Amino acid sequence: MTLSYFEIWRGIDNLAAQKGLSPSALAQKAGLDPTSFNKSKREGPDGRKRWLSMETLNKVLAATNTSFLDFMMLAGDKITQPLSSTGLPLINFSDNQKENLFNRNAMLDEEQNVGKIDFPCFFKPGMWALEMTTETYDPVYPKGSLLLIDPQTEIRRHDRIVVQMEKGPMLLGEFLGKTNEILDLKTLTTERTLLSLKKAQIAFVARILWVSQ
Amino acid sequence: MTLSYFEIWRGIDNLAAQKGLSPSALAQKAGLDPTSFNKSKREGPDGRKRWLSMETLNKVLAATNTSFLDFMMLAGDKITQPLSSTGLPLINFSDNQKENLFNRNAMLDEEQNVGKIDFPCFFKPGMWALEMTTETYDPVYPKGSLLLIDPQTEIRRHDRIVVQMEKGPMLLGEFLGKTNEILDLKTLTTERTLLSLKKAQIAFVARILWVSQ
DNA sequence: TTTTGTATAGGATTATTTTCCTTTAATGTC
DNA sequence: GACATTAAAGGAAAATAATCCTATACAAAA
Repeated sequence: MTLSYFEIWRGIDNLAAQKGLSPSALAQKAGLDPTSFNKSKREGPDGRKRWLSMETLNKVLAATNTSFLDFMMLAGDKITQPLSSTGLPLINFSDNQKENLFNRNAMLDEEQNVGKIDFPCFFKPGMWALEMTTETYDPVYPKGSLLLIDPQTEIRRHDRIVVQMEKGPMLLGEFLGKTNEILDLKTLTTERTLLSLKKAQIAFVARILWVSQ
Repeated sequence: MTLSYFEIWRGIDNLAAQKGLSPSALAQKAGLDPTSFNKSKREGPDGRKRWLSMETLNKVLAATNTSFLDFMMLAGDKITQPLSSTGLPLINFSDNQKENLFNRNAMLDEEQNVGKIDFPCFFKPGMWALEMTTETYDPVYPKGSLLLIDPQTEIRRHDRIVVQMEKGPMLLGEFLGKTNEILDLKTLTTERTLLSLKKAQIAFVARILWVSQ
């Protein structure tokens, strides 16, 4: 992902909005002239686009305690972006040739022509982490592991979800389905208990995306 | 992390080196004047530092198929950086008050004063992904899930690891310990089989860091 | 050693961005 | 509605970045 002209200005506008400022006030906060970010100054009379210098952007980010990465998130129209153009090598567990792909140190030989996936990275609004502090969900979610929870991802059958009851426990399990009033869940405890939960008693449901080991 | 003057120029130099180019050749590749990135032009005669415009940097990154994030990695003096100054909210599973922290949509209320962790993001040399294509390791590593493997992380007791045999299968399990000749592993199949593997028959061992759900 | 091409220093010029300034528009308070 | 303040449009001037050009240095090939 590069930062295009449009994205830069979107980032500026979104950053100002996030801080509850106008573009004019944001510029001032950064020690710049208040007219710096006027929409009227983003293109010249000849249509030539005005970019920003890295120095100017640096001043803005420093004044608002915003990292470059935060800025990129604000600038992008998609939150989840690949981290690297080169991606992450992907190995198939059932590939009978896979032992030939590695050297002695479990490092993939660079010349190997394997598939790639985008680096998984987690820049989603509202995302939070859940630290397991019980052995109830060993070995699937061992004590001490971190679960990354996304409240906004759509939930489909067989997805793993966290369910917070209005009164009572938080449950972790596999989503089996739902009706108007009931949510069916197979817990990920050792017992794999099947539960039918009344939606009226559920505070929220969210998708589990990743688990640390 | 903001991008300081020094980091920008370090990023340019490191990017050129990565692509096997001189700064001069990199500028040319980006359609800029070959003298653009001369060290002699990074400061004026009065000592005034010369920054780059976002437009120029954009041209360089586009010409070398480099993402902004890649550039930031090259610009920084550390490979692993926190990804956001604000971090990821961390919730404790056993916290009896946790249901009060969320709104109806499983989103954390912003005013809540909860702990934070660095965004877990994975930009480590040598890292690769393993896609599960068998049900042998359900429900811990369900079919279709991705395992993120780091060949360089130190392995301690109870860490989850992938073991590739010289001849034979890849095994996934919990590291129990080792002697000079033997590695003890508790597999993460349903049976939780205990294995004592001869090191001489092991091609490699690597740490499992994260699992998708 | 000579030749050729690239890399780099450095000055002058041009183009672009930022600042300064003025005016108009929008918003909030009394 | 009147007034004050901020926001935004827009022009001119100043500052900065990029380009053009020349010369020197360096590296590789013949």
